[in-house]
Amino acid sequence: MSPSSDRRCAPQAEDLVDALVQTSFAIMAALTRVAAENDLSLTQLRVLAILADRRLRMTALADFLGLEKSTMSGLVDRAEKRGLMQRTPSVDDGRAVDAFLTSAGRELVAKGRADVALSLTPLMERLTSTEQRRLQDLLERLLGEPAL
Amino acid sequence: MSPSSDRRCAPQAEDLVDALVQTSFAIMAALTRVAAENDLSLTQLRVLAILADRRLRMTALADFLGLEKSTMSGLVDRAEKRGLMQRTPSVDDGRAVDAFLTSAGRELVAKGRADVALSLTPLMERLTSTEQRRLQDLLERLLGEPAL
DNA sequence: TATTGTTATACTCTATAACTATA
DNA sequence: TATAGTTATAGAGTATAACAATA
Repeated sequence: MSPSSDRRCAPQAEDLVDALVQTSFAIMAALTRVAAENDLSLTQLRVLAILADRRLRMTALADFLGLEKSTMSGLVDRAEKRGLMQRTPSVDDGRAVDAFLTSAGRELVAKGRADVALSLTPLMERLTSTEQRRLQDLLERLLGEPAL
Repeated sequence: MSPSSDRRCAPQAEDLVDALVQTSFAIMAALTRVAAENDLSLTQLRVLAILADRRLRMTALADFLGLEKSTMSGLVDRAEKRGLMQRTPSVDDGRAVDAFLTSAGRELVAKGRADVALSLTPLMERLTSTEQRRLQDLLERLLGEPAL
């Protein structure tokens, strides 16, 4: 169990895991705080962000978020009740339903995005512009090849 | 509303925000999956990880996680019921309660940490060793000065 | 009086299973 | 028969408020 015992992975890989995980928790805390300040849960803010520039079927939205379609029904129910989203039957498929933002929803997600950027600025300013670009590049490569 | 309209922040800062947020959601998804594979919620796994090498009072644990103490009571109740944690009255302060892991809890968190590292390895392998070190350094600086 | 923790309550998030309607 | 979505149900996570015990 000692840190110097043999491992499957190189030691510095473990430290990178820790850095990634701790950074992610810090980012999630910031997002959760911004969401709460706008009377949203983190999941609701995420739904609004995904729908900011497109309309999606319930199943596509659920897949995007990694949630069950029944979970999606509840999320959209509550957002619709608050006037942030709407549903319409799909014209292509009588079974399907498209979800999209109302103007109130679009306004809220725009404010949310701006608040998130403001909230993360103090963190990002710990790095120089060059380092910020380098970090962005490394993260994009970690996520997968950027939109080919 | 156009992407090229004037902003408070430099354009590339917005892209770094997106990269940080998207990376964080990807990491959280991996952590949530690992937790679920071990019959834990993400929060439970996090509690176990925090207590892996220390014992903390309920309030300290709640502060660590950014949760209310009443939320902490429920989380510890359920973990205790599963034999992963224990509570004992503090010797220093008759009002306080110390929380700590059982041996089953320590075993589970060790497996969880290993699973997380394995789960993130494919992502990290998209970068060279040098890049991994650079990324780790940048993230640690983003989080704040590393333990002085 | 202030602090530590628990309990009561309510709401959101989440999944599973059963169901309806359409393909 | 298979797919899209909703509803019913249950449990976890979360916060607020009220409470007991201790400092």
